[in-house]
Amino acid sequence: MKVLSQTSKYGIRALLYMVSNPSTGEYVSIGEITKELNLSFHFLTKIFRELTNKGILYSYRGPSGGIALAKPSDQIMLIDIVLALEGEDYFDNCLLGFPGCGVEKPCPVHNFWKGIKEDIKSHLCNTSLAQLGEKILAEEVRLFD
Amino acid sequence: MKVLSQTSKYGIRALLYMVSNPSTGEYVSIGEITKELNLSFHFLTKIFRELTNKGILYSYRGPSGGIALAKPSDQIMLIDIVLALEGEDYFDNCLLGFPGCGVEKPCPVHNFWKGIKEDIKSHLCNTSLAQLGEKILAEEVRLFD
DNA sequence: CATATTTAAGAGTATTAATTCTTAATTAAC
DNA sequence: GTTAATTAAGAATTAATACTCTTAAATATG
Ligand code: SF4
Ligand code: SF4
Repeated sequence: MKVLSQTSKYGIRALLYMVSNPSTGEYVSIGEITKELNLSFHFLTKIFRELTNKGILYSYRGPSGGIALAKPSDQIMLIDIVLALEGEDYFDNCLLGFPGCGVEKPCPVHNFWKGIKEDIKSHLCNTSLAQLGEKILAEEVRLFD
Repeated sequence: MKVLSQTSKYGIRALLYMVSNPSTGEYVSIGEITKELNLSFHFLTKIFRELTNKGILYSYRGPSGGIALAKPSDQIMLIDIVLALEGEDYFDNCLLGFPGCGVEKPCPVHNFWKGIKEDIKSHLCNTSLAQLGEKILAEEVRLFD
């Protein structure tokens, strides 16, 4: 069951690393993150470029540069990251892939699927990076393997 | 959000066509189904071969041959089809793709994700082809576009 | 200014999923 | 037995995703 692409998974994990490691400087380098989380530097750079273009991150080039959250972590919701990386049409999908749906009668699994999607959406809308970062700092949950 | 592969989507739609079209003969030909649902004949043939190998369908070659449900439609649950086509490890996934999970502390989104997976699983376990077929026959829902 | 550090941009490659194609085997009917 | 209808098996192709690599641009520091 693939709900998130690798791109989103890596993006979220990297952001969670950032909020759970209150660093000294303003910017944290992508190299540090990929080293700590054992991700591909070039891949994460590409992912973060997208988040920078979408206004979720700031970036700064040069020594002691890196990336930083564009907003306080309690104002960045998981949904922002997912929609930025998966596309705004992320929830416009059909469980059974019926063509041209939503117009006439629903398909046999619509009610079920609609409910599940709403559950996922509302959770992503109501969960901030700050909330998850706190859980990591409190060591209730883990971020590494 | 890709929860089911095209394989599963086509497989389920084709089986729903079968249960909602009580045909005269014992076997229904794959060609008829793909013509009605506008699917690729060769692709559906491959999908049904898998379901035949897994014991969900019977097949019979030659004129007036085709495929048939191996069990009454009220005994075939959606979960049977999904696990047959997506693999038995379909639910062994992690929303954030953490490596080697489930051993120590959970990741920050585990509780949420676990709940969603259970909702999906229980619904797939409790929904039979017969139930959905009835809804189609009652014209409450649609099967075509 | 020279150098080192860091992100930006996008081309290139590899892997996986999806689809199509080819050939063979089975069976019914004439 | 010949033909037509049908599934079986799997190779071959295409498309999408995931990942890597190369080059350029920006910036700090000495
Ligand atoms: S009715 Fe709902 S679940 Fe079914 S195909 Fe349409 S949008 Fe998807
Ligand atoms: S804790 Fe749960 S959701 Fe998170 S990575 Fe592990 S299995 Fe997946």
